[in-house]
Amino acid sequence: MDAFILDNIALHIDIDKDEANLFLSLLEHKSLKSKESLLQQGNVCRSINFVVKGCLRMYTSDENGKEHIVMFAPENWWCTDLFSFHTSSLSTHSIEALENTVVAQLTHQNLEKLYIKVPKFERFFRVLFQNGFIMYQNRISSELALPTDQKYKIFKKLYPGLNKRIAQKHIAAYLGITPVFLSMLRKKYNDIN
Amino acid sequence: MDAFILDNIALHIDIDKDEANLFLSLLEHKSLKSKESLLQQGNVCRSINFVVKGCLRMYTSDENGKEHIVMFAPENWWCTDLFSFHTSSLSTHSIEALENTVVAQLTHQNLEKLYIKVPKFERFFRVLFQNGFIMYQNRISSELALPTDQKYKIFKKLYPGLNKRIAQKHIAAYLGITPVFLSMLRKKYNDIN
DNA sequence: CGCGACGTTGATTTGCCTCAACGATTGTGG
DNA sequence: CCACAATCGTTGAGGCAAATCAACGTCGCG
Repeated sequence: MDAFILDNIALHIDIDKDEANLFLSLLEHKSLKSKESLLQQGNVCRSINFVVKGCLRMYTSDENGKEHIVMFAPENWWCTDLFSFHTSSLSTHSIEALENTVVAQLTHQNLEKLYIKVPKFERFFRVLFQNGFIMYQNRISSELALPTDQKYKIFKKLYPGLNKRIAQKHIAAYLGITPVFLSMLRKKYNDIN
Repeated sequence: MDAFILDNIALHIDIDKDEANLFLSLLEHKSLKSKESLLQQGNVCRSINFVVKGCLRMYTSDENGKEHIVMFAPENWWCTDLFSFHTSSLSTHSIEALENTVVAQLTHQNLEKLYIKVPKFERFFRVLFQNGFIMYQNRISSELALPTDQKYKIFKKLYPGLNKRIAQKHIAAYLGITPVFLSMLRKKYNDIN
């Protein structure tokens, strides 16, 4: 289980055995059943979450109670409401499991400890946030410039296979359309995958 | 002029005089006239840009030639196509001055030098990208969940005063609506600011 | 096996777009 | 510094993409 997250770290920095053990000691593992909540809109987000197994969705509910998905986090993804996490303000997002899911969690306190004891992790999270920044920059770009069917294609490329794992209504909530309209699109383009 | 960017650095890390001088020596300054281009879609983005004075817009053109603005960068903002910058791939964004503008530029090479010589800058850019990540996360969230008039309000809060400095058509291109429709909105809500 | 959630399909509505014409503002050269 | 051109903003008419509403078929879980 720990191997997954150490591999993820190794993508961006090299750490030795002691550093790895320190890092692992700062993690807390948590198992969630499908549909179980990890964070509720209006609470403070207390952890950065790494998905070991399963899949999360992060979403906001609008004034009509409709849900809009900001990101999915299948295996090897990180997921948090970073603003709430960093400022201890009330979260505008909820995070929930779409399948039975196992996450490794890093609290704010433990992250600060980590930065101090192993400054290399500044670099790791610099690269992580940088990649997240790039992902969102591209998402906004395509959100504004592309028609819905192309956004759907990008979704499938960004989250390979997720298409078949999760409910259509969640894909619709990610794309910013209704399940009804996604159904029509899929029919129109004879989409099977 | 250097004071602006040093103040910006000081928001997140403390550096001494030598480090400041090293940092400044790695910067290149550039002046742009209004409407002049800093990056063209299809070229490689070679620098991270800090706006000392004036205002930039970063945008993509879609297949019909319509422009969609991903972000504005008035004074004290940083602006780059981070994906192109980091991977030396062709940029999907253009960057252009909306006013006569002065930027301080950091090339990829110089940034890497900086990380090596003053590792504290890992932290600075970690926090910078973190804030950018948060900004985009919130933008996507409101893009999906909020009606247009509320997105307009958020724009005004995020970029105080920019409303009066730039053309309406650029605000429309940021909000993802047509100038015609923004005009109707402003009338409907008796919007002056 | 039965119930509830999900997906599909069709009819109707709506938010925003396009097109076009007209006023306002900006900026540039004489 | 004014005049005129070019760009920008406004307003109205008509159109389209996607939403809503509703009814029905289907799937998965207890």
